Amino acid sequence: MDALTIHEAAETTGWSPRMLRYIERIGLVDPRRSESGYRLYGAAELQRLRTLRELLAEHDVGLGDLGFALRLRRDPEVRGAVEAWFEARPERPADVPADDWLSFEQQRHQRLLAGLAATTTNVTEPA
Amino acid sequence: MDALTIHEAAETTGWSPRMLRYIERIGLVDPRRSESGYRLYGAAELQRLRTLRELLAEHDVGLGDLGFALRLRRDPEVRGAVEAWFEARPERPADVPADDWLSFEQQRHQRLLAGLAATTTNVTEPA
DNA sequence: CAGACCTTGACACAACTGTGTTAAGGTTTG
DNA sequence: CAAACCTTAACACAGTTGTGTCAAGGTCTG
Repeated sequence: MDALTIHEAAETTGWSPRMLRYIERIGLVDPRRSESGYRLYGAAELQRLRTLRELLAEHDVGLGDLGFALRLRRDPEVRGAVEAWFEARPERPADVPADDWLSFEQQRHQRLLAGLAATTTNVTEPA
Repeated sequence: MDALTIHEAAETTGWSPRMLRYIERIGLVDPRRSESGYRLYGAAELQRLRTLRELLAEHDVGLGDLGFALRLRRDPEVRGAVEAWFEARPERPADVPADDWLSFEQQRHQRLLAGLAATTTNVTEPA
């Protein structure tokens, strides 16, 4: 046997067996299995489990956070969507002078009712 | 006034005023303020608020998740640590034959007690 | 100058997270 | 073959998240 069982791994890493299973469900560390289904933790997994502890402790991140980070790097769809959302900078269409945006109160009210449909329009950032 | 107040912004984006403040605290969308401290939502913010809704709905991510993603791209320290953790691939030291790792039960027990200190050691992945 | 907005702060509450414990059953081994 | 492991599933429970609502007080506008 060149690997540790879940209780042994728990002992060396400081996690509880329960948490090792939880961490596995999140997808952060999943050990290989023996023929009969026992989890087998090799040195690589033990290492990751220990550094995982440090990571969480030092930078106040949660397992869920890491789980999401994992999703970000595995699922290009989600990654792309998130990336795109963050990247979205105000594009100036230039066909409309910035100062004109919502210059009339009445127009403003109308637009409110209309749900401000023209989402591509934009404004200057007056400090 | 070239921007919407919080209630107006709420109406056009579908978020509640309460949630707009919450989203702001998370750091995802923070509108500029008027002299007297009123939140002022410009078109850029409204846009982000709407796409934020889509993002959450379509890909089952939470505000907290996005908050963490934000932290990842703002705080290079955290980003580095997380990146490093994910990147950590099993390095084979090669000065020790893979099959030798924990070959003796007694050694194994000793190593358990010692906390398996040699974290850089590694193992082959026997499928 | 009163009514309708805005501000922050706090109480509340369901749903989810992180974690332990226990139950029912399979595996490994002295 | 019984003790000591392992497995999954479930109940439990405190803490966090997401969300509403209310309170005390400032601001804007007809």
